[in-house]
Amino acid sequence: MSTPDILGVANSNPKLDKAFGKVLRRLRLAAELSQEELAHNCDLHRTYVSFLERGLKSPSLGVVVALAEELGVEAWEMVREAEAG
Amino acid sequence: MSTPDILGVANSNPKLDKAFGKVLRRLRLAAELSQEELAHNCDLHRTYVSFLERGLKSPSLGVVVALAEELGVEAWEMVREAEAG
DNA sequence: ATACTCTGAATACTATAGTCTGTGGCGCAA
DNA sequence: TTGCGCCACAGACTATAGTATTCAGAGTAT
Repeated sequence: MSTPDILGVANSNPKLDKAFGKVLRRLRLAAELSQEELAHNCDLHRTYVSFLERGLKSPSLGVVVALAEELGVEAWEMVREAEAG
Repeated sequence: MSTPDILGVANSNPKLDKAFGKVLRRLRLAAELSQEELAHNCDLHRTYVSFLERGLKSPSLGVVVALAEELGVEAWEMVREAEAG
């Protein structure tokens, strides 16, 4: 009894992260911003939005909201599109 | 040149986290689940959903999706409600 | 050629998300 | 009273989000 549950954090979701990355890149290009500009306007770092667009990191809720605001969309729209694939 | 940008991570958002916590608790109670049950079903830990409901931690995208799935709603709905306050 | 802008990518680092274990309080039912 | 389910909370831990720096390649220009 008591499922051993050997592992630590079991919550990566690469497919979701890649999908989010695609959405992010599309919206950023539509807004005609460079990664650097977007990052700076959101108090994020240049290389981090590169990571996000490539699906190598998973944004937390506050980051999604900050990005959405800067891109002129609602955060929940980005989430919905990422979920949709 | 080269904005010093003295700070480390500048992306906490306590209001958002508290709002998300309220949404989470409401949905969990509506689904008649205990924190323990919800956590287990999402591969999260007991104490962590307690943190989330109290707004003391900020979920990442994968966690939002996992919780939403278990609660029978869409992740983007949770985000929208959290943003709305 | 030379310089410039944007980005991918690697490494190392710091801050925080998320775990694990345990304590103690509250309500409720035997 | 005792026990049990549910939860707040704390402290120490591990995994990962997010920063900072650097190098290199493609595109565009001068």
